Amino acid sequence: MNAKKNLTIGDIAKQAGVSIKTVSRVFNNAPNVRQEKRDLVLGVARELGYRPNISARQLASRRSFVISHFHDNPNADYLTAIYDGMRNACAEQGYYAVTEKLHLKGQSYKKSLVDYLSRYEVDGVILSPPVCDDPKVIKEIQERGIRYALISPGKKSNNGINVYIDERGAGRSLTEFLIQRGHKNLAFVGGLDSHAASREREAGFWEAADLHNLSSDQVVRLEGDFSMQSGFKAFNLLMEKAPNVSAVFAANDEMAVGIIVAALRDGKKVPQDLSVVGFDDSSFSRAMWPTVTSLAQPVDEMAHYSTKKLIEWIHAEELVLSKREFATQIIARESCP
Amino acid sequence: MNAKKNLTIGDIAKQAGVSIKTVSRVFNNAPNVRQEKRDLVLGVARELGYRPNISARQLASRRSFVISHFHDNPNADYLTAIYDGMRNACAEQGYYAVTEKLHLKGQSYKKSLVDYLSRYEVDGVILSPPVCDDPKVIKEIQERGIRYALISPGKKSNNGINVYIDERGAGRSLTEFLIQRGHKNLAFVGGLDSHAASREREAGFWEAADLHNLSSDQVVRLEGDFSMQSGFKAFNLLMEKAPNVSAVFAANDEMAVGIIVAALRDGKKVPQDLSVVGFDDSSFSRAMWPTVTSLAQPVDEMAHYSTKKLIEWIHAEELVLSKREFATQIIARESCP
DNA sequence: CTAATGTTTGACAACGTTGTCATCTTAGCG
DNA sequence: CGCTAAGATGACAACGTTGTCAAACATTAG
Repeated sequence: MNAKKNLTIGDIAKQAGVSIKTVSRVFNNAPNVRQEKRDLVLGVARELGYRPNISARQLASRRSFVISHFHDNPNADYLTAIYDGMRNACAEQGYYAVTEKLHLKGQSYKKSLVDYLSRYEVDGVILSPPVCDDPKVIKEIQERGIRYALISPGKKSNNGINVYIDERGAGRSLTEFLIQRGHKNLAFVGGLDSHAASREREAGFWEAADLHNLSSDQVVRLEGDFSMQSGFKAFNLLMEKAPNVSAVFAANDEMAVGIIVAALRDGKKVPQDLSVVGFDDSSFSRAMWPTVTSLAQPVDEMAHYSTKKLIEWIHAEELVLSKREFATQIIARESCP
Repeated sequence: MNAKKNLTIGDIAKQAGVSIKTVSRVFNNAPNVRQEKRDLVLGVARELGYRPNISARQLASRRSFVISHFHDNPNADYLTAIYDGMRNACAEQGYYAVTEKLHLKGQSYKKSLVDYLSRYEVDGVILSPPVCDDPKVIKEIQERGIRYALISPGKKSNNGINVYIDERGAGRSLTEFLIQRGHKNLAFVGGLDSHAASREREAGFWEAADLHNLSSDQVVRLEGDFSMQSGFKAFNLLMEKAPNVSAVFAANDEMAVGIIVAALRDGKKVPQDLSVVGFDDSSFSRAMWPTVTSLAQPVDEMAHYSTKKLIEWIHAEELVLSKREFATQIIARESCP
């Protein structure tokens, strides 16, 4: 079907007048190759448009060069950001990034995980919330001796690679952002309790309330599940229970949007009558009208860093311990300028 | 790192008392293997937990077993549905599904496409809107002799595999859905003109208007770009230009949601004061309050079918011509019950 | 019963890399 | 200047499949 002859490492070797092993070394950034030969090989390869054959490389080295991201998160923005970061880090090292949804709720998740791991023989795994919060998943991966990195607010993992933001601190500072703008009656709308992040964000909220001496009748907590619809419901409940609240902190942007829509429907002006802030800086927060003030995490960067460290770990035969906290940023938009 | 010995085709062959080639045949569903041997081999393989090594298979057969979906569509629901359909079809045949975003707008799309194609050496490609509308992309793929399938409203492609819905007919019937409910003053909010689908949907709208003798002052067209925000704007313009309109047809769900939010803000009740219908049955339409009536396409099924046909084509050495239209369905929800 | 024609099976050489280990250079040191 | 150790290079055998082609075995027609 495709008549084009495949270029092999042998063609490059012949053309450059070196052995195939040297070419191999160059393409693997292996040590012990004189710089001048390295340049020569690279030059010839570029000229001829050579690309190493992935399958042969995998077969011979018994590695897959695949880093897989497991998640169970419906937020497409979040996933895309992680994927982008991973992919860039992978591309730099000749690895491949793959992303796979795990359905934690179903009982079949274990089967699909095991199936996946034995099928693709991944070299490394990136875990993000809420998958990283599930000890069963981690155990399964550890048992296979597969190296992994956590993008996780937990920071409790005692070894390995872990990147995170200070969820609690972020919750605190977003709450203080509201307080500084003169709001004295606040509401927090929580997400799913299975997300450690949501719990931490809430803890930060209460810390800020304490710190600024808000009394218990000035702050109210409402249930949510990260969905837009739960935002609607939370708003309705809010009007019933605490109509004097002037600012709401939603644990994610989708709920923030739900709250705003419900508020608009009731004739309230946002932000004049009610200020709303969200979390994650998702496309929702930018698409909505009014646009939504939100706390942004550098997801892309976190994914890039953790992937890079993970690849380092794969190459180094001993454990690379690496933790790093990333800074967050409040993006002030119309819903709470 | 991982001490577990790898099972090979040879182990199975020895255990079953046949040659490795026979085992290979069994795992490739190749003809000319006696049923009893087939069962025997399969039994032994299952017992030992054997899985063919992907890399070796790829290397030896010079195929990648990868089907790649190229898109440039921000709609995560749509992408997920396509991916699910693809993956199922692929899994049935031992193929791998991969999805890759192409940034059509940037000038670098060609580089990334070429890069991707030469890197992964995909066996087949699935193209969906708007990528399938771009002749340059198709040309690039054709030139490499890579087989592809279009999920495209175009139906103009004269050869190869093409699945689609009757976008125009769908636009017509969704419009008639409104007319049947007594609406006499209608608005259509268009999406990006670069999407052939949007143009077709609109054509259907006008056909229905004609068919039911709506005069030109009873129907109005507004610009949009598929974003929620453009829905807001369209609503504002609508109130200015044609406040008597009682039903709006938005070319996608996101704009429909935008319109509804704007309507709620202005104190209008949906659907009492204004009915709204969208297109695509995305998660937006279900998450919104009120929930949004929308036209659903069987995206999952279309992806499954086209992938299946594509794999058939890859195996058959001659051209498999396959076109198929899929039925759509109007999902009546609260915004126009 | 024989020849002719499938159908089933297997031996063995690819496929394009990397791992291992031996050999050849080079640099450093007394 | 000779010796040693470290660095650079290459030859060749894996890696686990599939492709090719020939051999063995069935089946059918005459």
